[in-house]
Amino acid sequence: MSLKHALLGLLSEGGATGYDLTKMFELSMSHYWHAGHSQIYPLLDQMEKDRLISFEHIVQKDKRNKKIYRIAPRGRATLISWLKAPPLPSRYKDESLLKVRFFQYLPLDEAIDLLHARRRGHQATLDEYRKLEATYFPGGPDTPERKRASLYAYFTLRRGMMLEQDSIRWCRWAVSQLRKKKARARRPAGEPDGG
Amino acid sequence: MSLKHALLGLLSEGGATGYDLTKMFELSMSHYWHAGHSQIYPLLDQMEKDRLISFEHIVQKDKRNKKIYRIAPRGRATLISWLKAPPLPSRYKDESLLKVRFFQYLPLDEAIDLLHARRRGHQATLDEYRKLEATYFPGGPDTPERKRASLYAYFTLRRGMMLEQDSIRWCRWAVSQLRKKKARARRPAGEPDGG
DNA sequence: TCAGACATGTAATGGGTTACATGATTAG
DNA sequence: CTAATCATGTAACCCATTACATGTCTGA
Repeated sequence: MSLKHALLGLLSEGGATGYDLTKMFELSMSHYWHAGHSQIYPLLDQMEKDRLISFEHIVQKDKRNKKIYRIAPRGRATLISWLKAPPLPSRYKDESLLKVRFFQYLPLDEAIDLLHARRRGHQATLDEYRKLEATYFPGGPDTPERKRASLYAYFTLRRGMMLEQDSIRWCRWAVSQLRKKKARARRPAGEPDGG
Repeated sequence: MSLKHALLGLLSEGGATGYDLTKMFELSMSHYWHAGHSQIYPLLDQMEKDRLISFEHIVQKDKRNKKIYRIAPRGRATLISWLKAPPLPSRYKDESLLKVRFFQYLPLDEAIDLLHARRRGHQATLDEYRKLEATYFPGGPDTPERKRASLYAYFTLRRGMMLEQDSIRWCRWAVSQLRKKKARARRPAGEPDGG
């Protein structure tokens, strides 16, 4: 149950509400983890009962009340032993690559269009990451900022950027392959490429 | 529910047993989809009731009986409309990258060791993929083989290979960053790099 | 004779998504 | 006045994992 460990890790960096934690997944962790608030609130509740974390109830008259969670000693120990544990077999799910596997059941032009759309999507995500980089890590990892914003958070952001760049490269390559196929289809059976 | 669509796609390519389908996920689709037999058998059963697929019961006296599933017209239509549908927001989960996010809670040398281990893991996976490529796609996509083994299956394999290569590159980069950090730690506060 | 591939199923549990439900403050 | 942000929760359902359960054939 890695969501538990993700929450422990985030709470190690400072107190946060369930709402804050939900935002963190959305804003900076979306390329390697996802969780919605309906999953987070009940789990925080349970983790508090298990004494992995504690909370402070902030009662406010003008605003809605909130709970600030903090990591407890047991939680720290749980986090460290998870970090050191051997990795589980990875079970990635990438629905959009799964679709590509079966593009043979679409007309060639439609397949090319979908790959272009993919490439644009990856480009947009990459642009988002570049904004995050410029905001939180100006000048790369070798700035005074690295003391506040974790070097490792920067590592995972860089991984996300590389992933998008690589996806873009792959889309271009795949499209070029399909164009060759299309050219072959226009010039049928045995006729050589060069004339 | 994309497992359903994955099964429809695989059955479009020819009849298969639940066992065959389970193997296909293991052998050639593990970097973008995963499913175990305990998920596949009940789903095939349900899909048959929904008339997306049909099956032929093969009764054997010497071996265990088996069911060969085939795609039905309704299944083909379902597959095509899924392929054309706009992609859902992707929800990747990468536990091992999640761990990296919190490596700040491990000693530096341990973090470096874990990144080395990761790199070796990716190298091993890449080697597996290269074997698959040599077996099923000798000479790349421009061989007569492409008529039998789908060009798109080759595309997804290439994506897997690029992914592993990129992961290896990232591991090396991350390790080099940590070595710099280590060097700085040995030579503390304000003292310049060169002398 | 023992491991591994072939072959199919179920049950219990755990994890995740969608929808329902509420309500204040702030900026446009 | 309206949308977005802050803020917390529950319920129903769906999807996925682990473990239980069985049995044959083939090759080392």
